[in-house]
Amino acid sequence: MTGQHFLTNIFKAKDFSKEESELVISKFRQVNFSKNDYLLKEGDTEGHYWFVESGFIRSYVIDTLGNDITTNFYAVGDIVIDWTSFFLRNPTRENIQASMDCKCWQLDFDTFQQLFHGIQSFREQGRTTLVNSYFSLKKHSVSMIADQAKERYIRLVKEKPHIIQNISLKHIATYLGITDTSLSRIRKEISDE
Amino acid sequence: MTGQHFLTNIFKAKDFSKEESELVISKFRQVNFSKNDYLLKEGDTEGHYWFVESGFIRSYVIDTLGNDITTNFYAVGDIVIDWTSFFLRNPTRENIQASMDCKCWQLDFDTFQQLFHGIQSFREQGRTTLVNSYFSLKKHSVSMIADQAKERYIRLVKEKPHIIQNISLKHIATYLGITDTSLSRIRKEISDE
DNA sequence: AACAAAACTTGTCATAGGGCAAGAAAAGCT
DNA sequence: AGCTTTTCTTGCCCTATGACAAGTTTTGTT
Repeated sequence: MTGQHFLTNIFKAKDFSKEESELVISKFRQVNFSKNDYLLKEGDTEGHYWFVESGFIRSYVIDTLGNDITTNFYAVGDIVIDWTSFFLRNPTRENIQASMDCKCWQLDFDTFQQLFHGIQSFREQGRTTLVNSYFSLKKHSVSMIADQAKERYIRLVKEKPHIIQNISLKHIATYLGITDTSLSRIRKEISDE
Repeated sequence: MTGQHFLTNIFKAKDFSKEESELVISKFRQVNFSKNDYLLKEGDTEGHYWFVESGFIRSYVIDTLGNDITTNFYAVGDIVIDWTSFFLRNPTRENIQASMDCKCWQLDFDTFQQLFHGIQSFREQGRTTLVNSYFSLKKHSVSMIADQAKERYIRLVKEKPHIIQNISLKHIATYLGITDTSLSRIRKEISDE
């Protein structure tokens, strides 16, 4: 199984002709990251994005008090991108870091632009992917207001169990908007039930 | 000053040729909403979006406990759109309601698609607009975790003072992730300072 | 194995914000 | 103007979560 095979799962025959799919895939370059490597650091302007073939990745921001707040997790098949920095050509506020060794497929901005303007199915998919990210973020954001921390944790465990395996309690906690101490107590409560 | 003049502020000479701009603008239809009219209701699939020429609009979702939670505000010059419902052709969870009488310019999905695939500057702008929405949402979401309610309120007042004029305390409170009672107390604290 | 470092748990106490209810003030209606 | 409804404020008490610190367990390193 070559790397090319992996990307055919992303640019599927359902949406892309064989020629389109091959053209798109030929533009990607394989990049490997070791545990704790940064794909992107605060202050950089993002010039690439990646699809994750294997591994696990976390993004975070540093808030005004210097706290590390997890903003997202990326697993196999996910696109890893700072939408804002990539498209607006801005320095980012995010840090994106490999939580374990990762194999990724990288595309740069200029090539993205060519494909985006040249291939209708590519831009339809790009738009859909962005809208899906928007949707996840909104769900998370509303959940932050509407739900108790315990519910948020239970849902996370149910919906993304691989996170619990790969990420430290502290980083999961900030994603849920609570401290590691509270999350530890929530876990205990659940196991006591 | 005709309505067309308003949209020339959106599709500017900077990014659009005269022909492109005129073509795009010609596809919009003026629609007026009265106070409390719904532009979109939970369960609908969004077939349009709008630009606000005058008025003020609020969007909200109903959470699992039946609480109304404000998700966004839209003012003059803003685009009013449920990105997810519009692009994924899904029934929405959002309600979008005029907070006062509004004059808007409407574009439907099929026309949008034609322009998006036909005009490069239109799709660049569309993408940028979506990315900007994503950025705002992310900022709001991180602020929810990192900042105290009082700070969030103070920043809202500073950055979007027109909201305070147009929206009831209760609806501002849910946007900030607190109850109307708490917001009332925060206001008092601030005025006591 | 032995040590160091990181991750996690637990205790004590503090606090931001919630729930509920009663008034006060403002806005809408006839 | 007078009445009704909605919005906003305030009081009382409560709960979820935070802050800090001391342990404990796990993981990583030599």
